[in-house]
Amino acid sequence: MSVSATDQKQEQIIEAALKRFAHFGVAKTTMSEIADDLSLSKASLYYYFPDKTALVLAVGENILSVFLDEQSKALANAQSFEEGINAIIEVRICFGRKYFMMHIGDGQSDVNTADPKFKTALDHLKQTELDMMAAYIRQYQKEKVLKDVDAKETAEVLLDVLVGLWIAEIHIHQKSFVPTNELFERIRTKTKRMVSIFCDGIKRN
Amino acid sequence: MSVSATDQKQEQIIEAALKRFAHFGVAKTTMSEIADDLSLSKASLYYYFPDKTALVLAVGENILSVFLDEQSKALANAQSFEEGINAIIEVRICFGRKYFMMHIGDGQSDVNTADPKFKTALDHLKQTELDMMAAYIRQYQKEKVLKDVDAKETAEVLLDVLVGLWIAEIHIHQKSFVPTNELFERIRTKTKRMVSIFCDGIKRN
DNA sequence: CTTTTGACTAATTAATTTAAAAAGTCAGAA
DNA sequence: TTCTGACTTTTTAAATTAATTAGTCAAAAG
Repeated sequence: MSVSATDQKQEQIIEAALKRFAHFGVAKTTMSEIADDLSLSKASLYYYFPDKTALVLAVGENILSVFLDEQSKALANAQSFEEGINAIIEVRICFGRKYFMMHIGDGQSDVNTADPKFKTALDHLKQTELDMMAAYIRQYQKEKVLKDVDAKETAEVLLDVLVGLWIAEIHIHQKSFVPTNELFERIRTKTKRMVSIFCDGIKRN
Repeated sequence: MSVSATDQKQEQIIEAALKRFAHFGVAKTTMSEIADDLSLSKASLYYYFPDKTALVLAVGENILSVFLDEQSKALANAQSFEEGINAIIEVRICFGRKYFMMHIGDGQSDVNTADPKFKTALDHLKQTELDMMAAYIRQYQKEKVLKDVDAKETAEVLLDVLVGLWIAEIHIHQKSFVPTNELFERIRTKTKRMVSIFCDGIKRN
């Protein structure tokens, strides 16, 4: 089936919105600005998306889909268990750099991030990551590289710790709104150290 | 040297302030309330403490000192490496429950938490915890229980992860201002799972 | 019939002012 | 030396107003 003109236009809008969101954040981006970027009237935007929340959601789902894809590829191309985990970390840091601003302004945002649709999208992300990681662990268990620990539970712990180091670093060392290079470097260093020990913990002797 | 009357009074004030701070948080506690609790005038409080920040700092240092002490004891009484780590986790959760509210209201607090004195106190806490943990690791390295990994670096990673799991859980699952029981249970579960793998990672085969 | 728009209203957010509360001071009493 | 009531100053909260932005719609354009 061919892509309809409407779908194409929607994609253009998402692309334009993404640029603004990534740079200024959702709250600091108005629908008029996005429309202007496309030499369109604001009313036209509302022809393609019922409201701002829907647009933000579409942009978010777009990002998450690529995010999952790249993580999946990172694991698939790895030559060893630990290499795969480290590759995933690089993907995550790369996305963190690119889309950090999107998350900023949660507190006084104009778009309702408490909307169940956002929760659903994030739940789906988390679940998919979990399945992906659990499958990856099982793969290396079959090859007798890893101990026969519970794959799902282990994947859960690993992802929890990955998120934990990330959020803690932001929470503690983040003063300004724009993230510094050192922030991401610290996250990378701490995460890799942790992963090294973690992998030793589940590898067969 | 004996304890002066002034020191004694200061201790009473700290004790009364602690009760309010732990329950309502620093921002929601007024100097007048603390004074009233002690059947004292507000002006008298200011005789013993130059300003609210000084009082908060004194209370904080009090808590941190006990916190460090209990963690130290937990390690000292442990019968095995992992038991010590798990005991420390219990101490941390216990303190988290007790003093969670103190930290609430960072954003619109009336007391200047950016004051370098607070930073110093927290830096000292972190450094002492680090030294304590590194020494604990070295102890079990001598007994050939643990691998000869870099003790300081390993201690750093472990503490980072402990903090990370804690902050992430609060950041993600905390809606209301008063923390729920389940919050702490989740932190405990996740942390213990992680610790189990982590210990396996640094234990000798 | 699909897409676009300018001109509109409704809802949010930001800025300004005003009122209340809490921090902090001080002369003098106990 | 320790304590207090009455005071001033500073901060925070509430209320008001102004400005911006989200969202609508009838009608035009293709």
